[in-house]
Amino acid sequence: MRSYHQYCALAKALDILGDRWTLLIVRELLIRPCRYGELQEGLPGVASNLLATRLHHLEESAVVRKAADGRYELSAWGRQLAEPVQALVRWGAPLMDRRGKDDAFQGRWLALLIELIFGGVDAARPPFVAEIRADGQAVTLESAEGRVVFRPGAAAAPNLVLTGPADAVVGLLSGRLDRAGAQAEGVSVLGDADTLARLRRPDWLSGPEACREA
Amino acid sequence: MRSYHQYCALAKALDILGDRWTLLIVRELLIRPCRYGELQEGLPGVASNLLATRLHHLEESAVVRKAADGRYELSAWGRQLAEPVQALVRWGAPLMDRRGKDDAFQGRWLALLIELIFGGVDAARPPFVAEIRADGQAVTLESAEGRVVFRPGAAAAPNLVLTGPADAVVGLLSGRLDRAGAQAEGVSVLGDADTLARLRRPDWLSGPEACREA
DNA sequence: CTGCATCCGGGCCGATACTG
DNA sequence: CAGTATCGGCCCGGATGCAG
Repeated sequence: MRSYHQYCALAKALDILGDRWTLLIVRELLIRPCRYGELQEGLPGVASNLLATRLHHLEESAVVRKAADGRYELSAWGRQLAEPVQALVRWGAPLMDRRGKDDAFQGRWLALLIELIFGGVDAARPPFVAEIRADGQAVTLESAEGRVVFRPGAAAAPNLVLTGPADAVVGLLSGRLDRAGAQAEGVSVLGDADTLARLRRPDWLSGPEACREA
Repeated sequence: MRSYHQYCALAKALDILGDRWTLLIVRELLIRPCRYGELQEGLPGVASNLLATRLHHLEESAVVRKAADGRYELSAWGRQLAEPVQALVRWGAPLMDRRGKDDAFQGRWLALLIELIFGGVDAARPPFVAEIRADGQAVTLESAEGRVVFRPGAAAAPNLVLTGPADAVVGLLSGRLDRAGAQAEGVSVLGDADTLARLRRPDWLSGPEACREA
């Protein structure tokens, strides 16, 4: 990308990150180190040459490094992008209330949203295991010792299993939909859905408070 | 911009913000509401048609609104971009250690960096007024009641006046350079430079700790 | 099969001219 | 002052090729 040639930290950051696809590559690498092919899977629609070019730029910029096993991974500096990316996810979260009909979805993308809604440590959180099958892709959300962690794949002994279309499941996770509302949108709720709400961050707001207007 | 067509909050946010120049327009509007011409000043190099197109998109997306006086301003949702933008500024701050020879500079861009370095409330902060003349553009940094505020323009009765090239002044503000180092880079220091350091946030790190490598 | 490089059509970007 | 119009060029998107 052409540099903005501005002596401003935001412009400098965007000189590195502002190209199309670049921040989505970072998203994938924040979730886990990736092979080239895994990145292609995780970035539906990216052109092969663009992916290669972006990765080279990110390597030159010391954001991404190629590990010994051939995987791409973030450098220490690159991992610090977790904050700005999470902030963008928080800002964009209200946009998740409607899913475009052509929108692709991957279960692991829930990792960012779950970190946003259930992040932090809170000793008052009860232990809990939820299995989430959004668009048929299973991921697990496990609360233990006050902390909620995300894992890909199914759970062994879940207290709750949510199955349904991704947007309805996200609505239930975020609190935009209640149990009845989510079921009306095609979510099957098996087990203890009430405890899930108690796991949310106290400062997590959804609905109209997260004003998208005015 | 073409949508990424991904049901992911980051992708949705970038569908709105990902175009070239868009986040820099938001930067200007975070600093103050702007007329079209002021935006052009604040965004050296932007093509007029692009600026108009971006503003229209941002209005459609309910991020920007045109006020009664003809100025453009952020909506409530748009103002919430302060967090992701500040996070990007924090991430990009290490890149401010070197200034490209063609880099433009505007005094008001220091507002974001100053908010980063001196933000928050800390009752232990002494009252203080610093006038900063970076590249000949005067801005004022005033500490009062534990809070540091940024204002454009010169100060009436400053405790400290820093004059010099923008990169050296930024080096001194951020702590990357000490008084002697900054003077070696052409900064003239008039008054109490030591108190300035006591105004910084305790969690503000500069130098090698803000790792850009490894 | 994975991990890219090459090629080409189309759309976005950049610079400037122009208008109300 | 506040945009709109225009055009060349570069970046992006999609398909294909190819080497380890």
